[in-house]
Amino acid sequence: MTETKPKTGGSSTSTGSGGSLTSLWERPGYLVRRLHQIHVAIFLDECSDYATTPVQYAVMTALLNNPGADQVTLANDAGIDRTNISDVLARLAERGLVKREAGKQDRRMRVANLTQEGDRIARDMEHASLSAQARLMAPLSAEKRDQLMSLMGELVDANNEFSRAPARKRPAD
Amino acid sequence: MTETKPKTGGSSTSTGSGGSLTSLWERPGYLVRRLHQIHVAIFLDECSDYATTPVQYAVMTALLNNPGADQVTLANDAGIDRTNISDVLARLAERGLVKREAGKQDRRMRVANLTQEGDRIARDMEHASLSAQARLMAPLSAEKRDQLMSLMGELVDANNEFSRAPARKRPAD
DNA sequence: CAACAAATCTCAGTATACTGCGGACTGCCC
DNA sequence: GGGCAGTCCGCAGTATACTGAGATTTGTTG
Repeated sequence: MTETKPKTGGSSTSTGSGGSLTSLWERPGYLVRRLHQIHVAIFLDECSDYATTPVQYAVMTALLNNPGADQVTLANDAGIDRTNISDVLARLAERGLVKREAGKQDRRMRVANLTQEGDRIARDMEHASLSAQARLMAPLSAEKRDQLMSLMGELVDANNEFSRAPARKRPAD
Repeated sequence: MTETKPKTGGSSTSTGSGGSLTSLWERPGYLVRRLHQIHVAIFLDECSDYATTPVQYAVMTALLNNPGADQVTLANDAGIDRTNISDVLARLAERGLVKREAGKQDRRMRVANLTQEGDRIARDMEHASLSAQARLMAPLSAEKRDQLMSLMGELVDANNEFSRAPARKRPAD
């Protein structure tokens, strides 16, 4: 089992001038995509009691830290697209975890707040979220975990503006 | 500009026992999600001439290395969900980059091949793909890039089975 | 041959993520 | 006070990613 399938055994020379190009495992984008898939899978598993996705949890914790925020602010805080935040909040509202109302000063805005249940669930989920993090990083030593977090943080920080959801910059601590 | 918004300034104490929990920037899952967003944005930008997504490109290179593969094999090679590979191939086929036909021995299968144009585009895209990789990793020194690739590879390898698309293991070389 | 299990693929439904467009509202300038 | 640019939000459409159910084909077994 797990036999590593010798794909470069004899079938490779394929179509044209040597089929291979770079292996997927040497492409950062591939590793990032796979890591994201794995993270989501582990998170959903650990948080299955709450039927809540990583993005929904991110929005709920953003609301814990910034209640009554409008959607643009929430999108920046959580690193989520401006259109998508609207969908996410709608789903959370449908489940009774979030309340949305028109802004009092500026009626273009719709400000959001956690309901009592949303607040409770957001706090309850913390340990499940920590378990998911621990499971994701478990294969690495403590030292390597720190290295990885630092490298990813550096990269996200520096490339922030390339995505449509440029997330508020890392707090300066 | 980019004023780092002191969100923990005075508005925090929010609802219950201190609003903050862990900062998003300390959560590996958040960084992985953001890194994925950024990677996709950069890739789409660099490859805008080809109107081709990272996943579509991954499938095309998998087909370069393994022409005539069935969908399960392709899904494993490219680390893509079994349902999703079907959609991706359909879109590629619609654009005339891929041909699908029923398997000759086993008619449950649908084997895929790049068309001549698909082959050409897949090869043409290599340098754009390399530019995207370079841009994504540019903020890091060469040494840090190697570290990051190694750490991500280790993590994906070890956690492979947690996602629904467990990707063929890293080739042993 | 008929029944059954397994493999491959498809379809319906949901969630994230983005583009592009338009509507509603605000604040500013003339 | 009337336009006008800019902001906030929503809708339509597309792509990835997954769950769960079902259809088709294959191979095995009674």
